[in-house]
Amino acid sequence: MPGSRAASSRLAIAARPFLARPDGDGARRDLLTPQERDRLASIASLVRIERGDILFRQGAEANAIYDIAGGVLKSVLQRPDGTRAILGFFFPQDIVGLAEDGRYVSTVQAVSGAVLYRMPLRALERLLKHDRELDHQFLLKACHELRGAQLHVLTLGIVRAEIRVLRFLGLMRQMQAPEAGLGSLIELPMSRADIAEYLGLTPETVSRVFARLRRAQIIASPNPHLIRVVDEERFLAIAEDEGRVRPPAPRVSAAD
Amino acid sequence: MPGSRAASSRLAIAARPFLARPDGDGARRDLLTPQERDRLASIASLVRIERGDILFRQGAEANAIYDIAGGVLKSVLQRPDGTRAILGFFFPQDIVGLAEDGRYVSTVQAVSGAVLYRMPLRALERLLKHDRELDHQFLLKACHELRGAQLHVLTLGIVRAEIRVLRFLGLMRQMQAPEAGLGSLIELPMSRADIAEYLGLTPETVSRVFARLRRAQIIASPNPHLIRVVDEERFLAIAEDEGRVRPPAPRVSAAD
DNA sequence: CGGTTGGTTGAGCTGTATCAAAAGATGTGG
DNA sequence: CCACATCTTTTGATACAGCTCAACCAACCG
Repeated sequence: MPGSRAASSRLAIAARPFLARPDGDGARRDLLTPQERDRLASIASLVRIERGDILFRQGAEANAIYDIAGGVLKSVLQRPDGTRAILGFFFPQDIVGLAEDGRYVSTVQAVSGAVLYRMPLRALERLLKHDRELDHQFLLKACHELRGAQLHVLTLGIVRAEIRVLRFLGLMRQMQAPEAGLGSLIELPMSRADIAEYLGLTPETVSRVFARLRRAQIIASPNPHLIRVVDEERFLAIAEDEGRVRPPAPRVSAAD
Repeated sequence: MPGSRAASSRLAIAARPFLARPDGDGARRDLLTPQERDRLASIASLVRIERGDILFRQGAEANAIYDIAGGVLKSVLQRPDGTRAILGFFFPQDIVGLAEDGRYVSTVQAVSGAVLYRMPLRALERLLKHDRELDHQFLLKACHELRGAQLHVLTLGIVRAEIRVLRFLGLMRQMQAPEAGLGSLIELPMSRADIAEYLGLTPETVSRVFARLRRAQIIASPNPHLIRVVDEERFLAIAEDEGRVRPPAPRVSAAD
């Protein structure tokens, strides 16, 4: 019976880096290679879900992981009091389905219609047993995801809403144009409420920040789901230089 | 030459769960077993550091991981603007030294004097190659750490300072009394500033919250580094029930 | 004992949540 | 293709919580 190393199967797949800085270190570097993806495809079946559909729920028994072929998903965590936080957004070629002890750690829900490859854990487990390199890729993914969560923490530690939003925009841009890292068009498939839940703000505040940035000529947006960065310089200046709660240096001139 | 699977060595060690809820799922479940720890000890050397000393810096070349024998450390991340965020605190038996691409992802600094076992990555790598189970333990650790970061995000998404602080206290309690999960005495080896940096608040606010909780007879504290939970009920009530930005249900009675 | 560090307390200001409502988008069925 | 219902986004007015600046206190240490 092939269950002696069951612990291995309980584990866990993580995904998408969620790197933060455009000047960034390596971006989507450790996504799967096409070859690796092909090997995975051999055990996969296609799944199609609609906007708003839940792929799986936090705490449910994890018996598959999913490779996103198209669409955008979000990872949601419930608080004891019923409020929620969004941990991240996932794009095509990301892999979702992180589990711990056989249960999914978060709920994953479709932001837009989506198509995914479903890979049963049993089969995946068998595959990984014979493919150590692939196995290792998944570990790297978990670490990268961890790094992403840490950057998320970094953003949430910032007080000012403008900065949080700008960092979010930077992140979304990075997700969409991994190679360049720049490119002034940013698509936001998710709602203002989603952005608010990701940033720990209210939808109103998010909306107001966008309005302010628009008035300040830093961004432009033909519609709420499309942002164009007009003033790259100020965009970065605010996002990177101004997050302080306390000024980094007291600005006290030494001499006198 | 033993370098062909180098990628494996670049990786990564994570640590301490940082579980959040006392009703908790599994607490420190996947810490290393004593046997595993012994196997690791065979390649380890002892290191002693003082309060405030930096074990390693974010971005530095990672050539060892550390198993904490005694003391408390903190993991610090620098923002582009010079402010910092604390990602977590580490206690005895935790392992620190998460790296990505051969570089430490965060700075780790001693909160108190500490003693650690230093395990060079080269040796560890060799060891893990022949000890798949141990290897797997490290992966589980990474996943658990990820989960911890997600819970941190959850806490930072809460607006009210009281709740953040109470959740922090709950976390610290959990770290100190993993079996029980309860026990009204909580030690806080770190400074108010550290707590503030972990929670995304200012030291003043943290201090004020403690004062308020003291006045409200929810906690008592003989000195700033020792907290006693007096009113467990309200402690939990505030920590768990009141995180909302918006009320979870509009409180509109259905009938009429 | 001054000096230093960490913690507490106070007064005022700013920014975000909240409550409320209007304006835009989106989708459906006629 | 339009009219209607619904949902999302935006805008406005107000209240309150946490940040800022500043002083003060306690403990620790040379």
